[in-house]
Amino acid sequence: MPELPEVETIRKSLSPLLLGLRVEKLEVFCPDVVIQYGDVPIVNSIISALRRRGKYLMIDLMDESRSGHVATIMVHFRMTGKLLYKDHYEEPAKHTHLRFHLSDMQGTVKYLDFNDVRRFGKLWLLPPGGESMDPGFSRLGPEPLGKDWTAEDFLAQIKRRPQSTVKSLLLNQEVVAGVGNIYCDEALFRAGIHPARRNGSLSKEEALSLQAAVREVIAAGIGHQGTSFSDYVDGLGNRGHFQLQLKVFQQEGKPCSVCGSAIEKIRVAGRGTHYCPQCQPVDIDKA
DNA sequence: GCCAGCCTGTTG
DNA sequence: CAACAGGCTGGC
Repeated sequence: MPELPEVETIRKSLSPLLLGLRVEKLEVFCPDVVIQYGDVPIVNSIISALRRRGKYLMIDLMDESRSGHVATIMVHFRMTGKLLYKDHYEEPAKHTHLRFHLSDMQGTVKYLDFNDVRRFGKLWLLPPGGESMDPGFSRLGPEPLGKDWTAEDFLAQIKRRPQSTVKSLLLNQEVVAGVGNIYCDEALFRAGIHPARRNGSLSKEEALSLQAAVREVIAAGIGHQGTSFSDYVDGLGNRGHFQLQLKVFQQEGKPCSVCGSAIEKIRVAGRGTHYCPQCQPVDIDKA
């Protein structure tokens, strides 16, 4: 489920609650969602930072003297993963695969549950710097809102894949990290580019407009605390609001906000793809 | 490159 | 009942 804006919202929602808490115990109900490299000191460590990279969330742990980084808990939510914070005891909900028992300075116990209906999500227990042990992480491209996602870089990535579609370009985490199906369709609409266009058919102006559109929709998604059209919630169970701003995603049959044409849904790169046939025409000469 | 497969739940 | 779902991997 969560794309970059949703993971960033989860990070922001959990940070103030988790920082400084000590890990007392780790309860694993479903071992196959956990990947551990070596003997990682999770228990008795203190949460020191929450970071995000692409669609991955990292929880850093320091030792009890609070002097050094000793481990990282890394999470990928895939389609239906959730991290949920509880400030009092509750029976683990259905599909809770793992629970961290945490405590504050007063010794009050808190819980952090990893829940995932479809069990596509993963949680790693890593030594410091161990994120790149996951091949998906190690291949991540630039952050869409970072300064190293330059025009030159994006144009070069486009040039490398002239025959592939722009839909698969934006969904490729090696090209730019964190874009998923929602923000991909929304960015293509904003740039006025048909999702099935070949990368090689894009003019330089179209490519730069698409890059700007990706930055816009990702920033807007973060600004609205993510998109909850079905079951996405942040670390406290709060829904996002960007579903109210969607122009094409999940809008099949509804009138385009720009031209009034009915939004269409097709399949591109194996994914449900929403677009406006008027605002995002197929370029017959170049497609 | 593509797309089946991984899972369970929901929807038409 | 079949089709589909916000993601990614691995096998052609």
